[in-house]
Amino acid sequence: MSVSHLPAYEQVKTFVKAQITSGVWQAGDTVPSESALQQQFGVSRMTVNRAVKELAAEGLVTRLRGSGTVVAQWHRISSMLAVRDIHEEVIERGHTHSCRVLRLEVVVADSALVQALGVPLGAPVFHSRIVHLEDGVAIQLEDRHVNPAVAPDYLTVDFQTTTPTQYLFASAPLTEARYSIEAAQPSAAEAKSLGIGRTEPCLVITRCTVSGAHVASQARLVYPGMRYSLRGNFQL
Amino acid sequence: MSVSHLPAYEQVKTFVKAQITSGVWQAGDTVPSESALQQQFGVSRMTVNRAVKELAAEGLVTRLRGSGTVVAQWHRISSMLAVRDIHEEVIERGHTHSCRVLRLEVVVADSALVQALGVPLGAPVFHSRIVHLEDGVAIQLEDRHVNPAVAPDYLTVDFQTTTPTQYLFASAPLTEARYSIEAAQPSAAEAKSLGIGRTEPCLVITRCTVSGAHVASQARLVYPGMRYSLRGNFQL
DNA sequence: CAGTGGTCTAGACCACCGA
DNA sequence: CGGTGGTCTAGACCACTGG
Repeated sequence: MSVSHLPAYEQVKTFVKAQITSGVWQAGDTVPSESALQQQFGVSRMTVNRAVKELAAEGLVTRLRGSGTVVAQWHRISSMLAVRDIHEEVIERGHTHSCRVLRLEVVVADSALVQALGVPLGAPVFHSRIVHLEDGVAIQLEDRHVNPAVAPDYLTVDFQTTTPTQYLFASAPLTEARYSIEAAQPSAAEAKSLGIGRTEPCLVITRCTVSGAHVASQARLVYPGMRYSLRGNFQL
Repeated sequence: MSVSHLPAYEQVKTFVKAQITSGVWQAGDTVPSESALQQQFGVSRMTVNRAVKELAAEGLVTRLRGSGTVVAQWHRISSMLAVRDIHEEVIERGHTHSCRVLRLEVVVADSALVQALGVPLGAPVFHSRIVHLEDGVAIQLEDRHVNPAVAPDYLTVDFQTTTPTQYLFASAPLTEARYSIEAAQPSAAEAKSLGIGRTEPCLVITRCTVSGAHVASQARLVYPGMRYSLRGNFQL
């Protein structure tokens, strides 16, 4: 009922989104051309063009004139904060990335994890704690709890060569994310892992990623305040 | 030369932006209807529609079907961070806003201000320092330097009834903004003004706003980490 | 009611890419 | 070269708003 009353371009968008979020079309895959979608939906090309153009503006796909449309490698949050790989981020700045895996284990879900991940109390949950280094200097402590339902092989991954973000992207398409940014003091353990003082202020990003019906993981990302800042620029 | 080769919809967008950033059309003013712009530029309505639709997506104007298009009250940065009034923000949460003006004075530009505002060394610059309270609790320390060229009457404003953001919006249309978000310890004076401990981490937003050819002001906004966080949500 | 924006069509020309 | 996306037109119908 209600679906059929949606604008045609919204129906095209919904279809493409569904293919991406369900994993049928993976990052890097090519999206059908405008003329193909036009025939599939029986609408004019302008309508298809609008749909795909808006998806490109939202960052879900990338378009190249003369070449085609492909599923984007990563997805934006509000166009400023990106759920992206710290490895790529560091490489993009022309620096080298390395990491130390501090923990990789199974823990038992306490009430906080029940809330965050939607698993039963006492259920097994994967936990990883990794320090990411940029040119040998610690810039991020990644403390992550992963829902085994979406990434059953999480504990067997070699996180020296693959980051958790990379692995989770590949195993469970991102459909939703919630985040908060705040300033906080690191815990004693966090300060030690990052090699900073206990009172040094840190930028803390807490992020829950959702894949379909499951919460895929909850991450607490701690950045030393002296070594990291979010920057932006805006022009009318 | 190059201007005439721009797409028609870009030319319409540029025209509308210019009217807004130059202050000819103020916040709340109605923008000419699509049919009016269509005749003015000699293009089809779809082209005008695209131009104005994109401006609405960017947050510059607000559209109401059946009513018309009006210039938006405030402008977004990357759709997450908004250059908006803290007064409105607090009111929107259903709380009461008040403030204490700690300083309102003329200072002499040092080298940092020369860099930031683009004024000559030793030139007079307005300076205000205001603590904003939400339900009586300090949530933001606003330390601002203002270019006298864009707001000559800045020192005579009653900041108990008008916030600096409100006044600057009205006197100098925003055309550009640069910002950074980081975690830092407050200075001794900042901690005292906010009524927090010297070692409490704070979220610090530094923002430069540009109006036309001038940098209008530079603001350092300090939020106690325990009382403020930026939150967001993102769905595919 | 007349005017507004929201959507849609069936064409069209162009610049660009890869083979 | 054929296929791609980028842009544009001159109409059209609709839902909504205001007087």
